[in-house]
Amino acid sequence: MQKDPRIRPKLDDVAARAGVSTATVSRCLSAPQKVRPAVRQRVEAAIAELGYRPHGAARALASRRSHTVGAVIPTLDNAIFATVVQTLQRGLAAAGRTLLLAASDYDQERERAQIENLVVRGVDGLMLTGEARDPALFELLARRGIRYVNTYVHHPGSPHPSIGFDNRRAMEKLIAYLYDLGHRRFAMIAGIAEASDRAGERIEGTQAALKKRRLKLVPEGLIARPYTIADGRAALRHLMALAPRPTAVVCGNDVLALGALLEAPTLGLRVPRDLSITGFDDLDLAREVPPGLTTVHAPLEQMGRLTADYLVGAEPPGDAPHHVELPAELVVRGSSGAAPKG
Amino acid sequence: MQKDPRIRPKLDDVAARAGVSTATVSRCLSAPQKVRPAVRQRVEAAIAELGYRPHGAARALASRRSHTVGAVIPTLDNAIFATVVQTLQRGLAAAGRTLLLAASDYDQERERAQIENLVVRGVDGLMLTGEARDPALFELLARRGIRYVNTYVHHPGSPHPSIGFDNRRAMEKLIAYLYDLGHRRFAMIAGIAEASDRAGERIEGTQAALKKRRLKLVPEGLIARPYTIADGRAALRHLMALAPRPTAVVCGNDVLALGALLEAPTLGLRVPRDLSITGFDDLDLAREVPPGLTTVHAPLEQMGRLTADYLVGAEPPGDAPHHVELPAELVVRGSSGAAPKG
DNA sequence: CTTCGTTTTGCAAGCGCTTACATTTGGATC
DNA sequence: GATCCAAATGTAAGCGCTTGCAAAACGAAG
Repeated sequence: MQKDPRIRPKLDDVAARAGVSTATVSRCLSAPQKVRPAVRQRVEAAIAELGYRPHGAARALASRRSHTVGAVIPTLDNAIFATVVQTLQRGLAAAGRTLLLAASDYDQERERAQIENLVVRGVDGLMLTGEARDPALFELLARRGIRYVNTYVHHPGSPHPSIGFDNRRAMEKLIAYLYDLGHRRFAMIAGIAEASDRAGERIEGTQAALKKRRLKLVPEGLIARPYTIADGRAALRHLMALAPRPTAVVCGNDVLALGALLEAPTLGLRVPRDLSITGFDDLDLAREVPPGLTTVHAPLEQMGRLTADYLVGAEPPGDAPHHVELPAELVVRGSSGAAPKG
Repeated sequence: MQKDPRIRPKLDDVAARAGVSTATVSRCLSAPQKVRPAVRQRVEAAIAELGYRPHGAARALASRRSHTVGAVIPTLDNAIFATVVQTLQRGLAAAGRTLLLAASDYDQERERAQIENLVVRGVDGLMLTGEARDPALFELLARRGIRYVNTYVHHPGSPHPSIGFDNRRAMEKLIAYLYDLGHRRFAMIAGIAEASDRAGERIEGTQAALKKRRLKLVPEGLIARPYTIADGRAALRHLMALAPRPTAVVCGNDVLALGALLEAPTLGLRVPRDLSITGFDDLDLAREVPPGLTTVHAPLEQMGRLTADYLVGAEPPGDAPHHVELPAELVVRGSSGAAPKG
C-alpha cells in the first residue's frame, strides 16, 4: 500500500510544514491564545493546505477527555424523548461536544449494557432516564468520575443528581382539578410501571391524590399499557365496559390519551360532556386534536438544555448532588369538563 | 493524588493478575477463540475481579477502528427521522457499534460542521440524509475511507451510495390516483426545497405528474412551509381562499397534511367530500386521525435496518456504488375521494 | 548593554491498547 | 521417546496526540 502523505496527515506533518514543534501545533488547536499570532497563522495555513484533521481517539487518549457525552433513553419513538435528545444534542454541539446515543427499549439489562458501553467509549458525561437502576451502575460512574444526571424525575432526597419534574405532584394537581369539576369516578390508563419509574410515579401520584379525597380508582379501573395510540383505544373500550362507568379517565401519557380521545366517539361518547380525558406530556398534538387535550406540560426543552449545560459544565460537582426541579404545569383544554350529572 | 489500582485498572493490571501477557488479555477481548479456554477463564476472572473495562480511545487509536458509526439528520423533532435513527441505533448496538448522532437543523453549514466533527471523532461509517451537499465532503469521506450512505433518496445514477426511495415516483403514483378519482384542480403544501432535497423532489414529482396530464397546480397553489401542524393549517386557509378552489391538496409530508386535515372542518369543508387531502410518510397518526390520511408509506424501519447493515458490513464496497431502492407505496385512507362535481 | 521576569516554544515521556513477529508449547505422529 | 507442525503466547514497537518541564526568546527596567 502506498503511503501518500496527503492522505491523513498528522500533527507531525503540520509541524514540519509550519516549521514548529508538534507541541505548538497542538496548542494552536486547543489553546490558540497561548501561541503568538504570527506562528499561529503559519500553523493554520499548514493545517489548511494539508487538509489536516486531528485524530479524536489519539486526543482522547492523551488528554483523558473525550469531549463526548452519552445519553441513554428508552426509545426515540416517543416524541418526549426525541425532543429532549434534540435539545441536548444542540446544546452539546454548541459546546463542542458530540452526543453518543443509546436506546434501552425499556429493558433494564439493555440499559445496563448501554451504560457500560458508553463508559467504555469514554464519555465525559451521561444523561440517564429515570432513576431506577442497579446501584452498581451509579458506583461505576462515580468511580470513573463520569458526571451523570437522572432526567424526567425529581427526587430531591436522592444522592444522584436529577433534572426533571415531580411526576407525583403533577398528578395531584390534575386530580385536584378534576375533583373540583365534580368527578368522583376515576379510571386510569397508565404506562408500564415495571418499565418506567416515571409511569409508576404517575400511578402512585394518582392513587395518593384520590386517597386523599377518600376516593379510589373504580374497580379494575387501572390499566397499564405500552405507549401506542392503539393501546389507548383498546384500554378505553375496556374501561367503558365497566359499571359504574368512570367519568374521568386519566392517562399516563399523551399517546395513550390520544388513543382514548380518538376512540371515544366510536363508543358514542362525547368528550368532555360524557367523559373527561387527560394526558401527560403535552405533545404538540395535544393542542391540535379537537377538542384539545387537557394534559400536564412536561418541560422537555428546558430539561434538554439544562442537562446539556450540566453535563458540559466545568465546575466540579459540589458536595450536595445537583437537583433541579422544573415546573410541570397543568394545561387545561377541551377534553375535560364538569362531570356528567348522575 | 493516591494511585489506587482498583480505580481504572488497565490491561497491564489484568495481565499481571492473570499471569499472562497483555497481548493475551487483548486477545481475550477481541478474539477469544484464539486463546485456550483455561487461560481465557483466568483472564476473565481477573477482569471481573478488577472491574476492568477497556479504554475505548486507546483501542481505537491502536486498532484504527472506532466501532462507532455517525448519523447526521435534519432533526429529531420529526418522527420520520426519529424512527430511522431508532432502528439504526438498534442495528448498530446489535453489532457492537455505538451511534454518534448529530442534527443539522436543516442548515447546510451546520451539516458540514457535523460531518467534519464526526470524521474527527473517527466514525467508521456515516449515515447522511439526502444527497445535496458540498462534493468536498464526499471527497473527504472517500479519502478517509469512511463508508457512508445517503438515505431518504434513491438516485441510481449517483456515484454516492444510497438507501431510500424514489420521492418523485411516489408523487407520480399519488397524482395518478387522484387524477383517476376525477381531480383536476390541484394545490400543494410542500416542505422547503432549499432545506431538503427530498421536499424538492416531491414538488418536482408532483409538477411532472401534473404536466404529464396537461395540468398544473392552480395559480398560487404551491405553498412551501416548514414542518408543523400550524403551518399546514395556515397553508390550507390560504389555498381555500383561492378561486377556483383546488379539489385536492397534496402535502409534502404528513405533518403538514395533518394540519390541513384538522383545519378543514373549521373552514366548513368536509373531507373527502369537498376536498381530498394527502400526506407523505405514513406516520402512525395517519392511520388514527379520522377519516384516516391517504399518504405514501415511507419505509423507515427498513431504511434504518439496511443502513445499519450496510455501515456495519465488512465486505469492501464493490466497484459500483451501493444503491438500494425501497418501495414507497401509496396508502389510501379516508381523506381522499372522488372529486366534487362542478 | 545587562539583568530579570514573562511569555513562547520545544523536548520527550507517556496515554492504554493492538498486533506483527518471534518464541514457546502441546500434541500428534513415527 | 524424538520429531515436527500448528496453535498459543509473549515481546515490543508503535497508534497520534497532549503536556510537564526546560530552554529560548522577548521586553521592560535599570
